[in-house]
Amino acid sequence: MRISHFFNKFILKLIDVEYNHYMRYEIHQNEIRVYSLDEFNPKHIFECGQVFCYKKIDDKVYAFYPDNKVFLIYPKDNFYVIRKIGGTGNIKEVIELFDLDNNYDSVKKRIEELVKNRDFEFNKQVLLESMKFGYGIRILKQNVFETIVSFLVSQNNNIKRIISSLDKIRENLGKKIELDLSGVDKYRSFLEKQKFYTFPKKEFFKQKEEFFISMGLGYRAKYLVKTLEEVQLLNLNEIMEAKTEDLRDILTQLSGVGRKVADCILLFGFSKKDVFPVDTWIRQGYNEISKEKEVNTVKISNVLEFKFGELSGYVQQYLFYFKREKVLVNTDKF
DNA sequence: ATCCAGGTTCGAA
DNA sequence: TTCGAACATGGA
Repeated sequence: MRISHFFNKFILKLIDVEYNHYMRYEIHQNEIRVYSLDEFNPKHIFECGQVFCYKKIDDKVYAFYPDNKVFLIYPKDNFYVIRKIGGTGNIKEVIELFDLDNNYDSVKKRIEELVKNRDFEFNKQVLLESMKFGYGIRILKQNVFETIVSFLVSQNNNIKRIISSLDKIRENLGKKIELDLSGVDKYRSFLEKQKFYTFPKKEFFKQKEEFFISMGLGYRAKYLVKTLEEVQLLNLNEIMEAKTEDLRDILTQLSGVGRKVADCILLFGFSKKDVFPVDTWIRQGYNEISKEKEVNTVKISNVLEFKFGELSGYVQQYLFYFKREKVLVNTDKF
């Protein structure tokens, strides 16, 4: 295994394929191959609740259509392939999108250290178990505008309906993405039945409240129209590197964007890992563990951010996914 | 039917 | 500052 790997590496050098020793991925023409299977799990990445633009083909195969691109993620031999099958752009964008140069093994070790240390009154068992459960999660770095709209829609809503509303908006305002299915014959029959559309940008700003109501947004339609006006005054590219606190102040000024939605935008759009979004699931879990009855989610978020600091975002994802999946299969952990 | 979903806003206490 | 009703909608 090891020998063949080194041999493989040597061959790749000869044919000029870039090789990354650290996370063990290779950059090919139209795809990236990920060899670290413990640190990359499609099911956990897409179903942990961070993203609303994917279609499951089976447990190991997903179509992913963020922004204006389409990827197919599937297993092959002893690696996963992230293959671009639609849209433009350099394949290297996948590295940032999937956070491939980040070392999640070390992240988990740092979380373990934090938990082991001194008077850490958070439930260690739950935390360790949830990290094991969600192995291979990676926090995607999604388009900021898309995350603003998506998580605005997500408020007081369920995931199924969130996805359906966002898909409807894509179908109505986005452009159809032509697919190149060469090399993915195994999944051709499924993909040929699907239609993928870009996540619209400027088309959003021409719409009125009635349109978004017809997309199923309900009372959120009013928020979205107002937020779109406010977003036009921001230069999203300019503020990418701003500090978390400053960005949070800007985002919470948008109408319909409170602490929780802002934190999701920060975590999944701006890739700020020092935020701990607190939704109903996390609130319930927090109260179960701490035996409190705290209803103020901002307070809970502040407490958890103070505990976990730069690791907050990761911890939140592991716990959210664990809690939600456990409830869905009807066990009572967390 | 009533409750709830990756909440926020706004007015009243 | 804190509390709680209202806000659309569809699924359980």
